Amino acid sequence: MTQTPSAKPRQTASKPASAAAGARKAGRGPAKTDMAGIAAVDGAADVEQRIYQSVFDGVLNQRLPPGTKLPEPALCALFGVSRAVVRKVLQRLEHDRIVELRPNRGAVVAAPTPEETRKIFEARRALEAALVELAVQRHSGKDIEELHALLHQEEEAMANAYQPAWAQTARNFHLRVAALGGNPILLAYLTELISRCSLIVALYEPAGNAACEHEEHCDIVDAISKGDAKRAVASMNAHLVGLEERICLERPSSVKTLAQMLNLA
Amino acid sequence: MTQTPSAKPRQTASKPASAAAGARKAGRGPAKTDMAGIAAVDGAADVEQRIYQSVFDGVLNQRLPPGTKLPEPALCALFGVSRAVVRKVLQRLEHDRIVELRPNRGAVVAAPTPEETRKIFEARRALEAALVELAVQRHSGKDIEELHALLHQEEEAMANAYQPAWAQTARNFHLRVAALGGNPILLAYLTELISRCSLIVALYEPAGNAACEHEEHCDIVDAISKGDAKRAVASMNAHLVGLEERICLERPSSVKTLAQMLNLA
DNA sequence: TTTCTTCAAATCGTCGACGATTTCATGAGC
DNA sequence: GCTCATGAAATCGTCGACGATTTGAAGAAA
Repeated sequence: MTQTPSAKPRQTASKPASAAAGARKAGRGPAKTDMAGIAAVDGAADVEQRIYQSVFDGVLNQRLPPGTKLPEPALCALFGVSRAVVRKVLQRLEHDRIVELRPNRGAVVAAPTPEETRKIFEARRALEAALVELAVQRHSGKDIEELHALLHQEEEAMANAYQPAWAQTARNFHLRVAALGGNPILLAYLTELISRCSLIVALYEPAGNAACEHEEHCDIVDAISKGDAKRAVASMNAHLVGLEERICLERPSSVKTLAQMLNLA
Repeated sequence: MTQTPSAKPRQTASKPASAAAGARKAGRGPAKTDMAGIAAVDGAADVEQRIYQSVFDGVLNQRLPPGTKLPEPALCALFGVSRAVVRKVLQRLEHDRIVELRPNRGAVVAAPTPEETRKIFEARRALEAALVELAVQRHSGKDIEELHALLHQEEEAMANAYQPAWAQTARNFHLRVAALGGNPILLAYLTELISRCSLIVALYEPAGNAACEHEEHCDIVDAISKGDAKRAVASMNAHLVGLEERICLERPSSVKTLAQMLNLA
């Protein structure tokens, strides 16, 4: 459903391991942790990636609000693997700041503070500015065509008005622009930050005023295609500042925060 | 000896686990992997951190050239822990790009290619430029004093002419400047990149013309203290470009590369 | 009723072991 | 002499189990 934040070439062979894979019993027992709807797909693909993606998507889609506990035994049962595998995935999720690993107390879905949110956006602006500047230098004509195709895709997603799908295309756009910069390291860092931003945006559900975001995207592409580095950077910056402001305004109230408080012990 | 690249609060209690800690027998057996001198210190501190630091220092000090195999059983024996612990540390080292983890084929010390090296420096320039700009905005008088203290420390290290110590102070300087930017996320990314740069610099042993580096550091501090963002960024950029050029020039020959080729199968 | 103590259930950290894959040396064949 | 098949040793991936810590609730005392 969503792209892979930190893909890794694994080939974990041996063992059938497809025993209690698609478990997910409807009436969950005495366990307090509400993790319904995690094990969505059960293809024959890589198990680790499937666990990672399931948690990631769960957080993104609000099924796993911040503070939700992710006990190792429960994940083991859901995916039919041993704790060693689950533990590895949790460590990866922790590194990407999607869950928090408290020693001897288990893993919970991360809950970014307002202060953290501000720093994340500040870092993202710095990285995207640097990458856009590189993109202006290095882009080719074919790249611009591909960006236009993406913008067209955005328009279609906008018409459908299904928020998650739109958010996905927007994320794609930013990543594609960043890729033009031609620096895999900066791109990896930005991928991480965009994931965290998506998580935050999902939390504060911005009710999607996608129209103006789309126009800003168009403006950025225009500046890049004309080789105007200064305008491209300024446009990107304004775009990101706007995104952050829209979130911060929605922050104080919102029923979601209450929902989390009911959810965490 | 060196600072901690990615510190984590762990408290791994239980079990004495201080059995064969300070092993390191002199005459190494039939094993081909040369890992002499890894387990340097054996304090009662955190075991994971000790393993991480030992490998890190070993790579930095050329005792572990790129391509050196790091078999899990060997590390287990050296530090007196089980493979679960070693495996966790290796995963962390892989994420920080210090070792490469090939599935079913073990871990080896990472060998950055020239292309990677270029990208690392490019990313570092971007991050340090952004952070210096923030530092100019946010620094206080006390910060400048501390930087001056660091510069004085550099002069002393320069007099002693012991390369590793000097490199350590230089790394400290960059990190302190970056810390003034007040963004923990960008700081963490930069810390990672500076570690990787240090590894590369160690490989190509730049014979330390520390004098001019020191003067460039002074110039950067001067620009920051005067609130001149443009000059601070330009100075930092020039400094980093100089550092990279000095390395690239030394790259082609150097006896070290031959040594690695003998080491790897 | 409230608060503190005590205890059992849940969960985590670490360990040793088994099967699978890779690697390396030995020896046959050309 | 060189190349390729064969087998054993080394190493990795995964699993289940044990002890330690935390958690949450039941019960006693104020």
